[in-house]
Amino acid sequence: MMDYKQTVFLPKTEFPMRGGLPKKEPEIMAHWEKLDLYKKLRAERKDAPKFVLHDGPPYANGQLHIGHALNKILKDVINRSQSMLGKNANYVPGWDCHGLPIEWKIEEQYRKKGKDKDEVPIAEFRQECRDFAAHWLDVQSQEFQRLGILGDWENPYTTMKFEAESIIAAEMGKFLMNGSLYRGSKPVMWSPVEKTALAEAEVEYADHKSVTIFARFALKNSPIEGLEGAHLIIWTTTPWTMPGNRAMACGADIEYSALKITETGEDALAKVGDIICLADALQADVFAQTGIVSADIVKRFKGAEMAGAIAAHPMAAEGYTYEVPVLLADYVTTDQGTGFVHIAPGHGPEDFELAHLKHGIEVPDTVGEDGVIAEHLPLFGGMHVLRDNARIAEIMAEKGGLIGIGQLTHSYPHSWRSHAPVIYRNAAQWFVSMGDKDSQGKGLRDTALAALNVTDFYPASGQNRLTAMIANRPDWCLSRQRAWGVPIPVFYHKKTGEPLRDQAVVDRIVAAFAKDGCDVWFTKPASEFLGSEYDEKDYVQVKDIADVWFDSGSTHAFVLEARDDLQSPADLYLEGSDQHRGWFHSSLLESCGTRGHAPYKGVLTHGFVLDEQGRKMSKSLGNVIAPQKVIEQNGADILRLWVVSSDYYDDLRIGPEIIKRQSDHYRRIRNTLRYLLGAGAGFDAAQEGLAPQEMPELERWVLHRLTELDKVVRQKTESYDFHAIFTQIHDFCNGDLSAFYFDIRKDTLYCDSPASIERRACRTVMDEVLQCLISWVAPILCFTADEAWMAYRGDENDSIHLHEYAAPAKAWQNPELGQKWAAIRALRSQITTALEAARNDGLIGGSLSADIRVQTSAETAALLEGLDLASLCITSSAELIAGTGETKIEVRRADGGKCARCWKQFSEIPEDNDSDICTRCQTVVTEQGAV
RNA sequence: AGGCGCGUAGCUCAGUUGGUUAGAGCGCACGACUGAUAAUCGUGAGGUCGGCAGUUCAAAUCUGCCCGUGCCUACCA
Repeated sequence: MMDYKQTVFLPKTEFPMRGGLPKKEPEIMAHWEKLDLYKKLRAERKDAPKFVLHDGPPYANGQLHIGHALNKILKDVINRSQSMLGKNANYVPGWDCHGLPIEWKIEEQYRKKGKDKDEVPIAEFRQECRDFAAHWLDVQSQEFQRLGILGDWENPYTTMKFEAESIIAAEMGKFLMNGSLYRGSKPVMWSPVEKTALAEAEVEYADHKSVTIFARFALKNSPIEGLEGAHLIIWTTTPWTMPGNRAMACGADIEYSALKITETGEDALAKVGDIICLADALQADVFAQTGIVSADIVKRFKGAEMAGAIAAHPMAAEGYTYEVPVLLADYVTTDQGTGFVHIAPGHGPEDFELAHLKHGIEVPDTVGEDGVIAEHLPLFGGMHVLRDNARIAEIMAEKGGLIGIGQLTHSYPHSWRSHAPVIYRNAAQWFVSMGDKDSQGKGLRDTALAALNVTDFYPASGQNRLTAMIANRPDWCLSRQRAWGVPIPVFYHKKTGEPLRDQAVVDRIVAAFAKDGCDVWFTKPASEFLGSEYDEKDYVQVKDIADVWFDSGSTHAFVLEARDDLQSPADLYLEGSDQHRGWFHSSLLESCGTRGHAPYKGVLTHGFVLDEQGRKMSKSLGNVIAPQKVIEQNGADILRLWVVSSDYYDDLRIGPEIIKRQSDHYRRIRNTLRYLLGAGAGFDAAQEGLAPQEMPELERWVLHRLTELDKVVRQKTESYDFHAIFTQIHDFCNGDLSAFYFDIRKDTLYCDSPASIERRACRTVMDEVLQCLISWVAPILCFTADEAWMAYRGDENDSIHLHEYAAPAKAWQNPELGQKWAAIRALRSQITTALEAARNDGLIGGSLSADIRVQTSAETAALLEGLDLASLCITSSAELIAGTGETKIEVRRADGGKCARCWKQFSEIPEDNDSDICTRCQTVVTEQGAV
């Protein structure tokens, strides 16, 4: 008996079914390196229109997490897909290198070695920070590249390159020269332990036990009659702020009473006969805490009536002699306290705003950098704000200033590094004005808001979010009292306090930074920058460094504008949605303040990565998914697939099951590629290819589908909607190809003569499909696509990433055919259901053992004219009867025996015969044998 | 506590201006094939569309409240 398997044209390919990605991907990376893919692509697209996705710099201080992976993969998919559109999508990755976290790491190392940071020369300290950043930058670069991210890894940007530092300084110079950089002061979060101001992001909240006091302020001048001798009572958890008290606040609509104490407990500080004023809602509470047993109401009043009253500081007799006005504030509540809020303008943003900004009350300096109360202050001078609150309370009680002392455990800000409590402290700071008071009419805020109006947001809601933030934010405080960063390159006059605005000085500073880095600010004498026109004795050199958000906010200046291979504004900034407050925000302000427009045309935000249950990832929950591990076990392409199969505008989830699902999707696409590669083995378009008009209708339908998908892919690429692209490609592979077209054409492909029109048409179409498919998935499955491309073309000097999306001919479009075949498939689906029923009845096994008789409406029957229903349904035979009414399908066992080559049944072949073959196969076998 | 989002089958997602029994793919179950074979094909079971209350002839879709959840702020005397 002849083995006809040898005569069947089965798919043949080297492209393995299993990806083995963890091993394969590094090989493909090596191929790219050998090709010098990045540079080659740049050279080839030199004259193409640019597409600039500007990289928001990650912070160089640790290994990558899944959020980094999401971010960079999305950027890469966008860049590669724009490149597939023919653009020059040059991607320059960058890193944010300055800032507290790195600084702190170095300090930590010092502490371990028992060294004191303050004893290390600043230049040396900064060098260590620089080395630390360089190390992590390198680690992250390797990890990013392993994700398949294509970019200028040899020459990335960093905020700590000398050129960057000098341009950052130059940018600050612009704010200096245009008058919007000013010296002010404000209460800032201050860590007495680290002797530095902290950014709000550098603060975390934890429980803290505070000494609380109820302090009494003698009413000196009251708008309300009959309150002679009364005291207003405040409650505070920070007794150390009492020397800084300059006012108190009450709520306009809150009900208060003056109460004459009639009875007190044994240890009460209050005395019988005292008259105290409190909010009614808090009376019981205060009595309980201060040991007051009972009191008579002397007077009732509303907060509004008390406004304008003048009280005396509880320690007035000891030297705190200033007046304490009573102000109205809408933030006063009766949740706790007394209904009167003590206001220390130097020790709280709300206090500052109310007392200083709104009422012009001077802000005293009462606390030093180390948290020690100024020596010259009576009673409390030299005491520490964190350690001596109990003493402060005792002294005040002794002097008759209190009616109660207590304790409270509450949530309190702590330094995120030292975990020590922090305080608000007034400090001199440099600000960029949001321009509300700008004489030129249009301030920075207005410019920025206008710029947002002409920016595209993906998703659209980002516009609202950023707009609201810009509209409400206060002036930008640029100062950081730190060491690792770009110094604010400013001198101000010792006597007038006026900053020196001289472009020549700025230029000298910028030039010096460019040459030797901004360390020179700390190592060279001021005279070098001031030049001969100014005497350094007259000026103070600012030693603050700039907020790191200013560094990254200036990347458009030192990257986009500085590099010839990029341009500004960028087409797109893309980051996590937290960057509304961060990079999108600071970049916008920096650019609007210096150039009058945004540095981006579009802003795309993605969500955060959560676990499978939608919880945030945390070490304690044990639900952290490390990208390194996914790559190691599944491959980077799986991670890339995960990104595009998620709705990345919203939060994304990842976990074992989700990764499993992605692997399933991957296998489907990979197998489709493999089948196409195998089916098309040895295909030569010039010899074998056919023109569409010579093809069967089914082939022309597939070509039509390619034009439809092509349209979707291009449109969705423009709108960065890869989820839609992936879904459609997957469904195409799954539904149109594997379950339909491939299945039907197996017979043609395996058994028909290579010279037959049918087989040639099929192979021609499959070749087109393959080219489309590889190019469509290339931005997403960047490794697998190239692996397939290699298997297809076999050219070691090529890569799919050097090509554009395949371009199906416009002429292939045929919507009528699309509709017609949709109807045919609906009928086919009815038939497969009927076949399944017959199979379950044991009537048939494979569909080739069936013969079907389909009675259907004349309309439906007309659709099948000229088509072979049996081959469409993969049965051995079929009869179509044009009738009326509902479709009826009859399934019978096909007559005759099975052709030993094509496995179809024929009545001419005797049953139980396993060697005969059908006429078609006979012809083909003979023909092949003759060759 | 405030601002901006999200909540549709086990998983990832579609559901256009409110309009017939809410869709797809994966997974799952069952079956077929053994010439895509750690593949491939078929059939099927899964959803009170987060909850409640409204508007409407009609709501996954509009409104309000609530619950859960994410980011960003504020967590204060």
